[in-house]
Amino acid sequence: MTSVEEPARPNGRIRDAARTKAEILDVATKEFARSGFAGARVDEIAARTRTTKRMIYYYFGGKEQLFTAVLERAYSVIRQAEQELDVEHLDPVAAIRRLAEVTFDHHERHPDFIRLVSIENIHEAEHIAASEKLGRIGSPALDVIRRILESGQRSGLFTADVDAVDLHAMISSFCFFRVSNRHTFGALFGRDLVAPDLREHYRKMLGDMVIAYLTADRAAD
Amino acid sequence: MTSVEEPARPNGRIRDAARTKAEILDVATKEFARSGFAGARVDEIAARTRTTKRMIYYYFGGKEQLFTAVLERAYSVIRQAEQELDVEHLDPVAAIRRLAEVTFDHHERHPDFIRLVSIENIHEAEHIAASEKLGRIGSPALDVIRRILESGQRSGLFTADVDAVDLHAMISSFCFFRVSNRHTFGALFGRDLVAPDLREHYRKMLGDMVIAYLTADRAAD
DNA sequence: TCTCTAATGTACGAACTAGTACGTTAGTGA
DNA sequence: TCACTAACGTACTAGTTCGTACATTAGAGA
Repeated sequence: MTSVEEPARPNGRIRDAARTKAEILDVATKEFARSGFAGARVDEIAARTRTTKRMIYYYFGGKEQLFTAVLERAYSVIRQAEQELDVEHLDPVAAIRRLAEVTFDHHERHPDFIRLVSIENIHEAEHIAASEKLGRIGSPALDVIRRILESGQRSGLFTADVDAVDLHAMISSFCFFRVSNRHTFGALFGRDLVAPDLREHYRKMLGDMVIAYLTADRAAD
Repeated sequence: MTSVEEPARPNGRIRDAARTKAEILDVATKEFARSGFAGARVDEIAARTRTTKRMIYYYFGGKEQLFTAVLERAYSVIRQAEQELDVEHLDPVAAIRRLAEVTFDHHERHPDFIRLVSIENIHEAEHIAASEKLGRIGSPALDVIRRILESGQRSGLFTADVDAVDLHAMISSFCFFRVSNRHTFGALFGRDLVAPDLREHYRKMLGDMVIAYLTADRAAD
């Protein structure tokens, strides 16, 4: 998330459209993630900014479009991370494990993103649906998974009946749930899924699970 | 969810505290699930009821407590279902698979519950924390898992290093994500995880995954 | 140096929203 | 049948909250 932190010139206002816009997005991201769409207050977002509410409407048009812009930027970050994925030189098993770890790490490092996605799901993805940008950008991770999967299946290492989207769902669900449901799970079962000393445990567990699934002999059950 | 649907006596108001309360809870469940906590409108809830807003405050005290009551009832439903779980006569592999299926089915049948839990997580489980009822009722499912796991590990069928809470998290994460993130996942990857014709596929996939994980030879990777 | 516009600030309003003061009545128990 | 209370309805308010009309200015280009 491109943060904004230039020391403003001593006094008198400075004009910098890009900075103002980015600062609004930064603050809005935190506010929406904290309070949900309806719970977030436009006035509050403005107050935490060096500019005024007027600018939110000037640049984004309204609360709804602001949220869409926040989502767009949040998704662009994860796509960037996926694009930097470099696992194709590894053997299939190591590659999948690495991919799972990178996904795991990204979810852990971006709890605000998780919350935004949860919120967007409450709203049935209407902002994604309305967004030009978000509509037409398939996940780079998916292509990577597809290639690893093919390679693993060709060599007979992986069972044949697995599809890239499904595997992505499997990996994401664990990573996502661990962060998104941390609070209710913790309150009900007394275990903090995001506790630092359990991090390695769950990271390994995810990898073990995915590899076990991919290499299992389905006849065995 | 105990629905209310008695044909009101022709005209003249009827007094029935239990019915009124239950009706408010029914409507509030839908409203909160649809719009989130902040997005839900007390007036709207009242309007969809045969009674008035006054009664919401009379019986529940306020919006916050109403949401807590909604959550309490929603959780009681899943606990009931878990209590009816009868798998201990099966062998460990079949028992775990059955447990996974029951969890899968319950999530699918109660999307409103999933949404409420998502919403409660946005609010960092503050209502659960504040609730007497919800605090002290460990999941019956957890005990069942514990017993199956022990049995499976004793017989050498399952790998030893698995814990009941972790397994519950693994199963829940897949079931939960499939419903909770249905919309964003569908919008971004073009696959409806809850499409009826994929139901059996994902139900089997979950079972395969869990069993593969439990029976895998960890040295293999 | 002058002009013109993108960028910015202030002040306000209309609509909404949680919550309540006050009054009414059904129906139960004496 | 009478009194009393739990259950209910109406009308209102105080405070928010999104959005905008109007005024101003920094600074790029002529």
